Amino acid sequence: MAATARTRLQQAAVDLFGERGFDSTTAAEIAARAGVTERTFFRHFADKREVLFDGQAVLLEALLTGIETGARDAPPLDILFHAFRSVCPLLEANRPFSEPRQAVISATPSLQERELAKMAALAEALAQALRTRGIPEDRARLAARIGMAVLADVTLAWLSETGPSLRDRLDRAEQDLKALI
Amino acid sequence: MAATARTRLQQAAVDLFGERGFDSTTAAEIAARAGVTERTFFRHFADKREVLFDGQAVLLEALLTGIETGARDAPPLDILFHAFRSVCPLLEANRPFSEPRQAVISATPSLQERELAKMAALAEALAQALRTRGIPEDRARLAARIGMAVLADVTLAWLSETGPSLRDRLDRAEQDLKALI
DNA sequence: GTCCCCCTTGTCAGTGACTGACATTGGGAT
DNA sequence: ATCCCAATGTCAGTCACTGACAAGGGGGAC
Repeated sequence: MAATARTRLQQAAVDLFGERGFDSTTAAEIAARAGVTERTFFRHFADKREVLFDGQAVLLEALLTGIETGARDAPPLDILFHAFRSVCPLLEANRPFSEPRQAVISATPSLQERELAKMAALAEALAQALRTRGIPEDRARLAARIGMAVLADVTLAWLSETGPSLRDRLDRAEQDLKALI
Repeated sequence: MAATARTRLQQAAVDLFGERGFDSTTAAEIAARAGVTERTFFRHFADKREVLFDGQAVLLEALLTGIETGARDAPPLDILFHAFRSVCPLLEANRPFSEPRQAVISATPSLQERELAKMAALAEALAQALRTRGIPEDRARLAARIGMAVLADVTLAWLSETGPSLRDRLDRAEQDLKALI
């Protein structure tokens, strides 16, 4: 075993936030439960919120390869939806971790702020990937933002209600999107 | 004269943030320049960032009436773009204040986070307004998020570059959006 | 005019997030 | 055995933010 300090800190944080709430949990308490010092906590995570946002990198990588494997000259939104579908298994696998995490975030305004920021960064990376596939700058950014909005909407609904699978929800959202225009 | 303490605080904050940057300016310094106490600062604004986000209410009101005066059974995005166009004069009038404010925000990650949160709230309010006009829930939320993404994109470009008017940029964005699908 | 009331501000003490500087330690490479 | 470096501990300090209580001052009731 001997989980790394970083991992123990993440686990301790999720547990404590779930028990007492984010605001009523101090960084020192998290560190104590993980068996380290408060100072060590802040060496691993830039701030108290960041301890909950560490999976983004993996998701980003998966999305980028999903974009690369899309049809060569499809419209940008089709490329994005193809990428989204390609990461469904990853997201489904992470659900046991994502669900409690999302519960804490949904209950804490300052964490929602951070999540929005992370998604904006993700959208920016997606736009960059679209650009390298020949989509003009403005259109790439617009498509990326729309795509992220849809993905966020869909995954939030998927995590908070029981019902259709992530993939089915994505298909339906794509229909809705096309009907919008 | 005798501007209210709240107003003096806002002015002092914009000035100091512009001079030294957001992070190198303490709440106490802002209060001092405004001739009040740090405690008074935090009675007027929930936190240090909030002092820069006080115009949202006005914009929201304008957008809501813009939505109400739209064509009765137009598609949701058309309703939104009509509302966006209706607030162009307001935004153009506020430009002298918005421009330095936006410069500070663009230079400060934590302020960008707050701005994203404000926009998300605005999008939620827009979605609600669309719902009361008979648009089904899912579609209303999706349209509102897309609309806000476009509005944000357009106003940011308009504030940071010289070039087309806000209204012209909106028209062009609407074209791009329709071309996307 | 006087009294009363409420709204705004000041004062003070305290908590907790976060940082910089410096000391310690415990393997891993040589 | 020695050197080294990476992670951690220790300590002191700054600053955002809060609760409790006191003080002032203008406006209405009488």
